[in-house]
Amino acid sequence: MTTKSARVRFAPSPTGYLHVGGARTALFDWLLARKTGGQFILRIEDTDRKRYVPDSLDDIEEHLRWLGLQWDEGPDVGGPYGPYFQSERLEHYRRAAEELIAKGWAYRCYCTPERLEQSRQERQKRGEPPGYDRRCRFMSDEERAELEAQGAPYVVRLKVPLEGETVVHDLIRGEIRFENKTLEDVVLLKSDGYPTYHLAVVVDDHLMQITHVLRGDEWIPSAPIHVMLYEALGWEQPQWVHLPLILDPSGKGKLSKRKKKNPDGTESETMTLVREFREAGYLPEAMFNFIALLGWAYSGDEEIFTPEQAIQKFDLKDIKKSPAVFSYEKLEWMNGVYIRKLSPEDLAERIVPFMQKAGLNVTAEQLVPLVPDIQERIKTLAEAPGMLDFFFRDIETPAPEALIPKKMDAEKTRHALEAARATLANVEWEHDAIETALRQLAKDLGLKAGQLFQPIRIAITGKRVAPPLFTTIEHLGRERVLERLDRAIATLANA
RNA sequence: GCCCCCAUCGUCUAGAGGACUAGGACACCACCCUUUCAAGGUGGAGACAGGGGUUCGAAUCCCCUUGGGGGCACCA
Repeated sequence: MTTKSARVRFAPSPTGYLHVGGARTALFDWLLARKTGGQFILRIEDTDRKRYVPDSLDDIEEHLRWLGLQWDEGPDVGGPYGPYFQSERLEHYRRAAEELIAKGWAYRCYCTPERLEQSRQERQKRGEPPGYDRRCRFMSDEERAELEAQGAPYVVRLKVPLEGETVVHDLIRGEIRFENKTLEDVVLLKSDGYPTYHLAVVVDDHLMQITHVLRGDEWIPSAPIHVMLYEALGWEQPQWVHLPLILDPSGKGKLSKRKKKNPDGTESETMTLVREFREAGYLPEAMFNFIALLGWAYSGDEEIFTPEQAIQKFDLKDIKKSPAVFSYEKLEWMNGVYIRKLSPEDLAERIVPFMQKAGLNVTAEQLVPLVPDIQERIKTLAEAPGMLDFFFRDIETPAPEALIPKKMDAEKTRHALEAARATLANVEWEHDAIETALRQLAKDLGLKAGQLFQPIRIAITGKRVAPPLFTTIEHLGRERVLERLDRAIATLANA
């Protein structure tokens, strides 16, 4: 199914930051190109001057690269089919529009936005479909000549046949049929001379020799328009591949930025931008793996894979038809899997920025010995500072209640900590020696391990939940351990 | 309203007419391990939306119903 080399493009518009839906499309494009030895092209669809967001292009490029999706042609890298910004290709669209008019496949429409809006409302009131009423399509020659002579502003609209049907051959859905009478005379060229998506995408995909158009399912309704344009212009169609939608975790509706109610009644925003996942401490390799599984699977039981393995296995026929719910829980699990795979050095380096953001000025070298203890405890990099902060800044002396374990009182706890302090003051400062000494101490005191260890843990880390005790003691160093124990003992004495 | 798409555990999926007592993963529950929390191990609960066909035989093919979703801009 995917043997010949494919030329595919990811064509975002610079109106917002890269979101997971776009990333998924780009990822599939990239996989197909790599799989077939073809090209992955980045094309910027900047034809809406009103919605332009200046730094969105940087964000899109940065995060495509973050995911490892380098393009072969496009901004920065150039290529033989440029320019890759649609705003620099207006001449192509204008020419295509002229050709369509000449062939009787399009016409100039002089209707003002106001009239369109008014007509829309009237039709709605009458219970008719809300589309354009085709006034200018059936305008008299005299009227048309007059408006033309006046130099009235116009748009170019497609002259959709009033009868018959148009068939879209979708690679994963088969034939999709549309009755032409249900289709609209869409705008092809806006009055400012810029093309709409419909015209631009067809012209550029043809000129850039795109072989496969991968895009979201939400484009299916306009696919017949594009098919018509290919036919009208006498061009060969690309393969149409409409990807299943990505649904919100609720399963209702497209994944999009919106407020979500938490079980506890608070509201939080759904994460949808790739940059947000990055900032939340997700690894690019985990994101790649997870996003690849959004609407694609090659096997029922292999779901952790490298980009190379994905390329090897990728086949358009394995793309699902049904929409996929975005599961944050599964992503989190998968991120944990990838975190556990990292070497301590690698993990340490990736954690550094998160430590700094938390106000902890540390180096990767300092982190390396500490990282193995939290590696299987964190699911995102952003959780690291909360587990390691006590190594790098002083802690508040815990409250007495926090220090006292179940079935013990302040007095007993204090005695235990004093004994521990005495033991730790003299023990050889090495993990196994510390463990042996403290275990023996618990036995001597007639305490269960937890009854001794938990107060020590809280005294030296300030946390109820912390990394394993003996390595923590070792890495914290004798001086700080004794000092923190002293403070805890003092607090208990005053309780 | 009109057009279009989709339908296996809560979620992602395996399944391409007989190998299905419907397999795996996340999440969930229990137990084990254990200094907390994790990680890991073992086990458990949990699905073919409904109805008609086709066929010796249907989760798999066809039709209808239902349900869910998407689209109807001088936005992409």
